[in-house]
Amino acid sequence: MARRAQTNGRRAREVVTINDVARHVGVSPMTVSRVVNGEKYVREETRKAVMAAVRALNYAPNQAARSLAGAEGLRIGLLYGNPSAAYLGEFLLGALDQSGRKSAQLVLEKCDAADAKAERAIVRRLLAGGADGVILPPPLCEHANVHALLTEKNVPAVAVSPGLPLAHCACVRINDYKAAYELTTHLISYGHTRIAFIKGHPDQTASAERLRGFEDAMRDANLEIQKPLVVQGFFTFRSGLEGAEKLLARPKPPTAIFASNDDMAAGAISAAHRRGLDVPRDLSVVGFDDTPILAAVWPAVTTIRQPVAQMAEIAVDLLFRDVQGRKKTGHAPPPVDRVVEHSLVKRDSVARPKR
Amino acid sequence: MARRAQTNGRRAREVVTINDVARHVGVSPMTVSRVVNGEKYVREETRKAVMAAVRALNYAPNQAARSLAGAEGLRIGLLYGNPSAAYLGEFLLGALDQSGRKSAQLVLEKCDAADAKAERAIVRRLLAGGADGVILPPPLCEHANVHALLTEKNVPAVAVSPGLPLAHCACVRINDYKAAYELTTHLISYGHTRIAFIKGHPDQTASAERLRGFEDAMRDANLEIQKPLVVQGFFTFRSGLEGAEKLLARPKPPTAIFASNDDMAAGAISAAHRRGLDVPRDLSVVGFDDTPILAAVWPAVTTIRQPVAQMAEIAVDLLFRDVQGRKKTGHAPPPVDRVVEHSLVKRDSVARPKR
DNA sequence: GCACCTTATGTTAGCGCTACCATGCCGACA
DNA sequence: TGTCGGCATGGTAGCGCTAACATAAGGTGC
Repeated sequence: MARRAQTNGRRAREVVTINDVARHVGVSPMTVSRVVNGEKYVREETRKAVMAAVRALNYAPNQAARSLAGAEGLRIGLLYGNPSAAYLGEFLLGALDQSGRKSAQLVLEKCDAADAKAERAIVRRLLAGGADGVILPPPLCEHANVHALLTEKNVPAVAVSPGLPLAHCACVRINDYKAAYELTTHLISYGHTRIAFIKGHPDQTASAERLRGFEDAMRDANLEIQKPLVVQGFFTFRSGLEGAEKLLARPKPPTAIFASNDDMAAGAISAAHRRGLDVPRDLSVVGFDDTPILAAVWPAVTTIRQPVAQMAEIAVDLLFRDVQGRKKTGHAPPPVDRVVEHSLVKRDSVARPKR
Repeated sequence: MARRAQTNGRRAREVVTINDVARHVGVSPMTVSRVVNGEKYVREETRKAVMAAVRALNYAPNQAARSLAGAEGLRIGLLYGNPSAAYLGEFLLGALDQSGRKSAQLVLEKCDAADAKAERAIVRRLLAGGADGVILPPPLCEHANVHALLTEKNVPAVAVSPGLPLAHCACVRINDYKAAYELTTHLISYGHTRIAFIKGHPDQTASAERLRGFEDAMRDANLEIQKPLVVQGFFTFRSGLEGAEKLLARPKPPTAIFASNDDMAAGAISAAHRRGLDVPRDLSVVGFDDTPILAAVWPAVTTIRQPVAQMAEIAVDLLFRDVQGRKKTGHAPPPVDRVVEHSLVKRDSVARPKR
């Protein structure tokens, strides 16, 4: 941001301002502003002249001044709970990048409050901090408390990665159902018929969607889902490990395990190894999300990739649109449901069952 | 930022400004500004009163106004290579937080270029983007290329987590030597005598420091280091796995493995499990860094914790100081070497050797 | 011709903050 | 007693930009 003058005055005459351009063309700064911002009511001729000057002088609008003067310049609150640090890292990267481009400010706030009261206090603090909108990565994206307070305060929000679209709030997500369906089909195509499923955290709708995708894929392949082969998990390594242990201790253990996220897949593999089973020879395992946690697992795990960074960028965009919409129309625009493409990442944790 | 008024005027009186605080305390805005910016020439009493009001009103300085007015408003470049996403996540959190407090802008740039030329191009791009200083987390913190270009362009930089202080560049780090020494001593205190060591990436000085700490601790305990029990690794899961396999295949395998980072520790545990060994009953394993990757490993791994977020905050601070120093004195201040405290995190991967 | 739009531009007044200078106070030193 | 230098504070101006309100020049309709 503009190097300081070393002699006197406030700033070195180093940065071209809107006034320089105006003088150069012989119009008022206001006209230049209008041209730069693509407003109407400017003669084509004038527009061209200004544009030319802009290029000639290499003028670039000062973002700080712009946002101070009341345009643009959102302050975006990012309320994060305790997703894996890995997820958060990728998410932040995307969000930060896009905020930079849109010259928005990112304000972080951690929210791992247990009770509703503390949760509301944190949200309030974020808003007091001047956030114009809030982005909610999982698992906060579905906390009713948070949403209620946000709606009450009339603050736009974007939920990231809920299992299903929300009625009152924009969201970016992948199609968890479809992804789970594809992943299951992938297992089936390898000849697996006795496939177990470790469910995700019951509070997140994504869990249910993934289960639904699994069930439908099994049904469509005319495979029976054995009740005891569907166990509860909580998206943690430990719950995956315990769930898999339960599954593998059965008289007729599954030949493949579908874990609802990568952490649990890692747990399942660990459980298999503890029983002396080889993955994928004796047991196939798939995960979900493609988090970097998989770097600590051998063999490399087949999973569903969520484009987290891209989703963060989209979240920022959606928030922008929402805020601008409100500014123009005076009321909240209808919630957008943006579904992005996932992809199936085939790695080494799936093989044909031994029979 | 700042909600727009729906009635008239430019802006709603909704965001607390420096004037609100001033009025609340009964001083001039100037005094508030001084307090907020930690300048001198403010009575302690006044300072406290202002601080209290700031907290009470939940005042946060408007970054745009600040940088417009010509103050501060650094643009900090964060050049990241490919550390683990988990590390980056924690790091970003700290850096972002502190940048917010100091109202600096964080500009990210990825740099995983293989060759020197591409690397230089990326650095150049970052500088063209207007970065006033650069933060270099590992592994870039020690890339000679990057440093050379930065020095040449006279851009201040802060290296994070190099093994040793750099002659020409400020840095934040832990004492890798001491930490490794302590960790080794910890293993020895459990009765281990045949301890193996998996080295880190040869390009990073931290690797050598950790090895040195290990060696000295062994020597001070009058334990012999067997040459074949020290193997090369590259800070990756796979290299840890392969290294451990080599170690465990020996006629007289070690009772404990010191892996130079967590990824390799995870690999070592995986290798042990594949051989049917129980950790920690048959083999103790320790890691280094306390990255979230350990969440995907069972049992919980004893390791050295680096306060990554805190180190990021310090890095931002150091960069500030450097830039301000240059502004005042006109030349670069002597490089600071800031060593922060690590801690030994005892978990479940260490036990007494079976004998 | 006069009201009345539409288009194209200029003027004014800040946004919130801080650099810079001015002020008044104190004690110290001659 | 006067004056000087350090302290603690206030006043003023202005960073670069853009809402909001003028203003002015050309239509159009009756």
